[in-house]
Amino acid sequence: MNKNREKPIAKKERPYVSIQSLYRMPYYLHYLKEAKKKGIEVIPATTIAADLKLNEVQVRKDLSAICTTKGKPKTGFIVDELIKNMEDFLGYNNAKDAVLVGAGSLGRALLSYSGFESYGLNIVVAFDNDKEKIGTKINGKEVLSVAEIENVCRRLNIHIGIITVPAQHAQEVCNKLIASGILAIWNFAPVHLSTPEGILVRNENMAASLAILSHHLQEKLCNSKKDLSNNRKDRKDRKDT
Amino acid sequence: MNKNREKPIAKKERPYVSIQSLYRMPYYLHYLKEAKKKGIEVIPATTIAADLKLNEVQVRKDLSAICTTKGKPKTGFIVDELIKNMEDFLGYNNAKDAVLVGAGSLGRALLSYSGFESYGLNIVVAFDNDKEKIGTKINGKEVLSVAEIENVCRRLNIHIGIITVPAQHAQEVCNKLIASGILAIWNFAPVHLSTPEGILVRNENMAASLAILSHHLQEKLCNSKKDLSNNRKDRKDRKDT
DNA sequence: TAGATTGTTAATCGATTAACAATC
DNA sequence: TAGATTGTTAATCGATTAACAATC
Repeated sequence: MNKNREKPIAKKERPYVSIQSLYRMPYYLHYLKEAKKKGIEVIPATTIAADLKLNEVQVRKDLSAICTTKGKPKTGFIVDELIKNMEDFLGYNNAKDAVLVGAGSLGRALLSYSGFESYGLNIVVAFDNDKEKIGTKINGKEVLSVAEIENVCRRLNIHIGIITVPAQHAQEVCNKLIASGILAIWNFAPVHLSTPEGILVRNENMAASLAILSHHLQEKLCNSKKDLSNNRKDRKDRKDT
Repeated sequence: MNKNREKPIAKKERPYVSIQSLYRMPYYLHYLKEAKKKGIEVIPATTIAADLKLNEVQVRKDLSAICTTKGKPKTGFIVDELIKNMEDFLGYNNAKDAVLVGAGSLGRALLSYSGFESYGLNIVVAFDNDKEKIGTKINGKEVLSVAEIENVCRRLNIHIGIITVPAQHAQEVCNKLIASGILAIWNFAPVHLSTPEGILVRNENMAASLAILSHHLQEKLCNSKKDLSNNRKDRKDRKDT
């Protein structure tokens, strides 16, 4: 590899990966694991693209962003390598501890959900300010007073916070979490959170998703009614990712 | 309004609203309802933008897309009007019935979650193929055999399906739902679903959201380690929506 | 009136997709 | 070798943002 002489130390800079690309990663990962199960050892990006209904250039770009070894023309990528690289990239290999604030209906639901572990997320403890709830356990996880947030987060060195409180308390809780050393927030409250730079907020807004479904349905039903009485004009519908 | 003479019948065509814009609607709606509670009757788009940390042109565009009456320069929009228009647009006013398939951990969680009603979603019944579960009730909702899907959906005229089965069964369930007249699918399984045109699939991929959080945290913690030993180069972090 | 706010047209930005040379 | 597949550069597309005239 004489060509590389000019920049000998320049270790491959990790390229910027957009949120959209990041969002696609778990789909690749799942797909690859399935492929592995079937005994497939090498796979071309073109096949992945076809199966996942994605553009093939996009897949190649996504893969090349996280893959330490290059794909081989004519054959493709090594499945095991890809899985390993992707898990490293996503940080699934070092399990992440998290706290959850708001042990209401949705909070309980998430605490009871057993699916997070396989992605390396471990909800350690929950907080609430309802005296009835404090001291109880949900799915084996203690519910503590919100007054304990900073204390616990600092002591256990936790950096992920999940917010499932009602909208009107979300910002306040958010501030408290940030003051406790939380760096990434998974916000289920249907409000915008103001945060200082460097804190990532991922909004999981059920209301917003529902709005998208609901709106589509409304259009759909309304149009079909029109179609019945009127002439039908074909309209391409767009699916989102 | 003589200017309008040229196209007299052309009723205001409902403009195309992007998924992103649609996603912002519930944030506006919540904000507006809060404003109303405080007794605010008229509000300028600029204020909304500032509070929600959005670009003001974006807000004006979003509002003008759904609002039947124009905003008034110098004063703004009528809060009540906006709320009404938005609820109509999102279809919150005519409650939507839905079925849920997969009464596992996540499915139970959603069935028990009481927050959907306020957005007009009503999960009527659940399906599973586990004999242990069939016949039981979760939060007052019956669990039926998956064999009943078509039967029930047709009879109750239901058009929204929620998929909370394990990834490997998601496509199969999806096909079944579509065959039963479902038009909009809320997919919680971490896989891509292939659907015919005209069916909307909204993916709520917890794994993918988690990946985004997880990756950010990894970068963050890794960088801060570097910063300690190394010189610190400021890096602007980007928040997602 | 002056100035805040509106709606719209044009510029910018970022992500996706197309085109294509390089490689096994 | 021929052809499938790769990685990359350029073109396209859509959404966001800036600029600005119109309005109350």
